[in-house]
Amino acid sequence: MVEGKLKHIEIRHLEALRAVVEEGTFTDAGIRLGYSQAAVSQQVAALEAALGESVFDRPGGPRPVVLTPAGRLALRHAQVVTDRIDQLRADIDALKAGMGGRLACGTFQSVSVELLPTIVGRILTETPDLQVRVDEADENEPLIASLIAGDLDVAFLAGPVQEPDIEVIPLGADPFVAVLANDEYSAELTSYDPMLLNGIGVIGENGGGAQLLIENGLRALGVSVQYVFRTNDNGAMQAMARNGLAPAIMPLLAVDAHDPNVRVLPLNPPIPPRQILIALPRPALRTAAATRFAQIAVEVGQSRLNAGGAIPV
Amino acid sequence: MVEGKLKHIEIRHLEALRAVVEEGTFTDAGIRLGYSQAAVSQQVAALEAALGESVFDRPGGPRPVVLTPAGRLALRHAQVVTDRIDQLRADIDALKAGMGGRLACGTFQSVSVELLPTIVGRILTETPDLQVRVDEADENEPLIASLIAGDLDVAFLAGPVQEPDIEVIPLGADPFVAVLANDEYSAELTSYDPMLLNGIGVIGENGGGAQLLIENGLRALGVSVQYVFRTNDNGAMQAMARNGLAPAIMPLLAVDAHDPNVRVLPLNPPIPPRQILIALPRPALRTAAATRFAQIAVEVGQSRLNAGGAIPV
DNA sequence: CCAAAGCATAAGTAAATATGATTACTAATA
DNA sequence: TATTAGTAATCATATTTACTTATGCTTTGG
Repeated sequence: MVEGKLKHIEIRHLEALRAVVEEGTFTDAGIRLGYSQAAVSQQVAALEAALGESVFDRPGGPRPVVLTPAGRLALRHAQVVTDRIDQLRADIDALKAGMGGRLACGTFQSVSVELLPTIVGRILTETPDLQVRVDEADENEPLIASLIAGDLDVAFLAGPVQEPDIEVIPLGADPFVAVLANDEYSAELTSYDPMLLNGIGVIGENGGGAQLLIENGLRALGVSVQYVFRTNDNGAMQAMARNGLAPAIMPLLAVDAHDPNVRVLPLNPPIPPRQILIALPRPALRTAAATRFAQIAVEVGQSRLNAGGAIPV
Repeated sequence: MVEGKLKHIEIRHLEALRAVVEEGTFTDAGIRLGYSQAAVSQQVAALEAALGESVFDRPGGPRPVVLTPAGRLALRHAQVVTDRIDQLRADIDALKAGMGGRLACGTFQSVSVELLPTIVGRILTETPDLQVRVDEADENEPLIASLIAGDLDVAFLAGPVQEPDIEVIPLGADPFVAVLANDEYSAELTSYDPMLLNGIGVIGENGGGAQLLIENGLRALGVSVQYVFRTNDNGAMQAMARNGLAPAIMPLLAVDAHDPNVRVLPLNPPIPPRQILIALPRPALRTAAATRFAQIAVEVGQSRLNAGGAIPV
């Protein structure tokens, strides 16, 4: 910690030092800074008191003041400090204008596959200087905590969420679908009855955020859930289904739709879908970029998600 | 120039920012800094007013305060600035202790050959961290001006010098000698009578600092000075003498005594020698290293120069 | 020896600051 | 629901700080 009188140094004092050096006299420095000569004299005296050393030798009379060795040291640091303060203001101005800066985004895997690249691509087109960082998590809780702590600027959540310290905006519903190997059997189907899972088992998540929703939804339909394989890696789940081990019940957004070897079927009767939310921190913590990100997310969500199934929070 | 309210930012304000971030609450930050909670609150408020942006989100109640985006920016710069101030104090302390730092030394050529390496070697042994810089000049005036302006910390001068704004210490006399080719003729001599120069001419300086002293000294003895060759390069003068072009009249310190092909002879009768001086700037501008340099210079001068001829200034 | 240039200092006033007490707000708890 | 504890903001006041003007001191140059 900076100690003693050094704490009372102000940017003005360092600027006075610079001004006197550059102008050559206290009087001219005062004119440049908008102070009286006496004020500059007192400011430099305050700086000297803080440092415990004179920064100028004042030969007296019309002879010019000269930096002491200590003054040369102080000048070097003063230039760095005043430059930093200038840069700080420039950064703040850029922040106010909404340009550049950081955007730390929290997600979970099924969002990362489909929605996120679209949204990030659009916001980077609008604001190329933005530094986008994406953090992935399996659960809502760490994302919410990071939003509150200011470590994230925006986050996707799986609803419903009840948390007063953040603002939560529903994007729409992400329905659960059945993923089957693309064979003669599945080719006949246009939807999948979850009751068929009884006896053959299912591929599912292992404690991930959607697991409970799926299990509860299936049980409500009378399905006795028997896991044949469990993983939290969406790619692995899909690979297992592709090889005919068993159907996988997954959120639609988590499915790689470009895989020709699987057949993706809606559930009929359906189970309650997962709600996709976008969350922002308290207004004071919001960046312009994060707000814009949320706007874009809502737009993209309306075109890609079943907004009809949204549950207001 | 830093403008507006930013000028009124103090180191304390930036430290308050850091302390609140690190301690988590205004109250604890106040305890750490030795202020009341209210003081920290006002200091942070002052910083926010200067920046025009809040740096903390205060959710209210027992919930922790959180840095805003603007606060994160400010924190980054605040760390740099407070670190710089710490470093400044460390530099000032080192200066007070006399360690390290800069030593800018002004010289002229004949000193550089012999005296300077000895002195620099000794002071670097004592203070290895010292950054020694040597500036050479032909005349006293620019050296004196640089001392007054603080551009030099110490300088050799050729006396006498009358200048109230610097302190001048005599080191001793540097006698003028005759440099002849080492041949059968010169081998017979143990001294050189300047009258012998009449008719054969002389090798001398071309407007250098010693030229006038030599000319006046020779003329006072009744020698009519006829230059055969003139240069300000001591090596070139000695080379010409070595080849027998004519004798060179040089300051003893400027002669390379290791040259076996020349013979260096005292003048008899002698001419008034040049006084070697060491000069320091006004006390406020003096570094510990410069003062020590002058001490060493006096010691070395006593062993290498004819101190008896010194003229007090 | 006087005028000019330059910085320091003193006095007065205005502004900023610290403190302690109080208020307001929130979360947790009874 | 009321209470308690923890937190920051606010208020009033005394103190400190900072700026301005005026004055004095020192040195240079005519």
